[in-house]
Amino acid sequence: MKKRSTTNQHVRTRTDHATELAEDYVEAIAEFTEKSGTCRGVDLATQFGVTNVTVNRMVGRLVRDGYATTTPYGPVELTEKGRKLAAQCRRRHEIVFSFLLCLGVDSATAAIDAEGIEHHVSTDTLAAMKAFVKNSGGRGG
Amino acid sequence: MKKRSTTNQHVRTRTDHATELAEDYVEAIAEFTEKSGTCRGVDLATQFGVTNVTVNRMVGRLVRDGYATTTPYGPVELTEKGRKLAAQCRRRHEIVFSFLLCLGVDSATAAIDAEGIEHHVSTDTLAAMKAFVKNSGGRGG
DNA sequence: TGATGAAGTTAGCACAGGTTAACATTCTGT
DNA sequence: ACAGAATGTTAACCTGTGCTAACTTCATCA
Repeated sequence: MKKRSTTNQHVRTRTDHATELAEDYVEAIAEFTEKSGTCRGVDLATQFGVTNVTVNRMVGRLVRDGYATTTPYGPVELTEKGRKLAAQCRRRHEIVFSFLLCLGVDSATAAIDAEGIEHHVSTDTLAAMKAFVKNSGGRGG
Repeated sequence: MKKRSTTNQHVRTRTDHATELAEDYVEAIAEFTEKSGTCRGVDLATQFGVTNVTVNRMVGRLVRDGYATTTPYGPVELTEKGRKLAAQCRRRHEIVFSFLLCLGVDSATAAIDAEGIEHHVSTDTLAAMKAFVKNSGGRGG
């Protein structure tokens, strides 16, 4: 096995971390908006177990990066870019979760691990997982 | 499927991040020590693509947390605790990497994804991956 | 032995993500 | 309408992880 050039990967891992939370927030905003019509800061604070201050700043980052819009004291809404990301994250999450179930991991563990793993799965690996789920007869999907 | 309490998981994800880098460093220190007899700060800086300043602080954290020892201007050495963690991380990394290969992911992608995924794999999932590799005839190990 | 370059350290900065405390706004119910 | 609760905002702080600049120590070799 060829020794991989680890440097770039670690840089990648680092920058990945920067987007993980954004993905989680975008996903959560999409869910709340679907479920309740709107998404409030307090919803996100509860969801992530952080204070509303943290949510406030995170939402600010999402707005800055073009994933969401908001108004003072108003709800948070996803932009087109945000909705796309949310949909993509959800698909990916579903695949990873189903895949773990197919692999024989129990549901509770699969849920936890999927949360951590999903952000680090490349398109290729995701495709391989998807194929595996399909060949397993679609269990867990 | 029971709806999981997402809050705790996000807290877990957060604290996970704090230990990921420590794991990577400990692994790297173990490798350099094996390969070269000692591990110097500059080795780690090169490995991770960061400055020696960053390495210095990270090593300080490892020392603080009982994973390593060092002396001013001297090499970094792992404690028993550090060696254990390194061994565990390496085993886990090998399993995840082999697993991805078995899944049909190409070697380069598997290497990248394994780096990201390995820190988020529970004991259960790791066991499932191991079993899968075994059943696949041990390809990629 | 002492100059030079490599390696390590320290100080000070930035950004992300978390906190509490204090204040502002909005909503709700009497 | 207004009091009080719920929610949102701002200021100020901590830690982790990066950085540059400036300095110290070490190791090597003429």
